[in-house]
Amino acid sequence: MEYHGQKIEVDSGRGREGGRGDCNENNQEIKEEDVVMELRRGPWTVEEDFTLINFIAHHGEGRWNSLSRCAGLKRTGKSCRLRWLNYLRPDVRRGNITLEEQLLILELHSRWGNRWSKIAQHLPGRTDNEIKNYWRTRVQKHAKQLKCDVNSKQFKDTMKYLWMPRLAERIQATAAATSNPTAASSSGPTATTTYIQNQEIQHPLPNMNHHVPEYLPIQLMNIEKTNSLNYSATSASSDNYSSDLTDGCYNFPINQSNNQDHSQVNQSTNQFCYGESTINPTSYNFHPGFQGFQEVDQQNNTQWMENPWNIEDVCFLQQLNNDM
DNA sequence: AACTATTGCAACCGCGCGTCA
DNA sequence: CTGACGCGCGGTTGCAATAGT
Repeated sequence: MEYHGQKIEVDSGRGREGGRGDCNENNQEIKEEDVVMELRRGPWTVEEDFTLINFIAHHGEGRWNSLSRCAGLKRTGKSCRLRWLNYLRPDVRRGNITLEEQLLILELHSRWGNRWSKIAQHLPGRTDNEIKNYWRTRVQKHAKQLKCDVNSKQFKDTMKYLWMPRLAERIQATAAATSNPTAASSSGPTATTTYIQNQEIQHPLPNMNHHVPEYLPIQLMNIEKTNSLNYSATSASSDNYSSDLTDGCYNFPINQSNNQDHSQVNQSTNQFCYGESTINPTSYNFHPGFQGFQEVDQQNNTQWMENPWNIEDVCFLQQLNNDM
């Protein structure tokens, strides 16, 4: 039997060939055999995993149906492909979605919607399935909690103007705390208490010195100006958010109507890339003097990751609803 | 401790597209 | 050109683990 032009041995002795590619038997026989073969379904066993890994290690990926048969796996090609791509592939990343990844997922989803595989291309080691699950279990859950349609403008605005800046802030703060641990305890009052444990109710208004929708109340915006935390505003008009992805600085937020695909996967560096720039929290253009959130400890950090929504979100949504 | 509800994720399903004979 | 096949994608389901009562 041949696979990818290589002679291989199939210990099952049932390696089938036919149809396209490496198979030689006629299609009718394949269908009959599929019925007789009793294809396995459900969870994969360790033996099956080992067989698949071993086979791909020796022969590489290829036509999955052929691969499945040649490897002696009683699985559909689809099942093998899914198992390999989502679980067995050596570069698959396990574990929690990081803050950076969360931010990237939100950003890319706001741009592309449920194009999970496309989004996954920008998160090295993450699979479309994992991202999809993250979105459905975390983001949609919170939308449901807020009694808000995940596709509604209110929810999207909340993500863009509240959650994503928060994530960027958290990433910045974490980076700052890592590079200068003593600063966290010595700094004065923070610009906002958004992420300081148990302080949300005292400061229920979101930070929005960055782009703000025109329909937000003036009162809210005036209060916002008292905050020292700044995001770069690239335009006075909230209708024309620029999306210049080629200047090395990703301006936030992206105009929803801009559906052009500026993304690229930097295969050589394996970095998150967007246009010609690598996405990182600093591309949200924080004010250099930003000192907020330095009081956040690791414990609170974790809590926020688990439940990024708080009373602010409700206030924010209500504000949007009232104004629309 | 026992039961129920909820959550998270692996796996499956169906559809659409590309390729090939 | 056309039909069969393989593949990839997004949506959905099933179930084990965990939380809540």
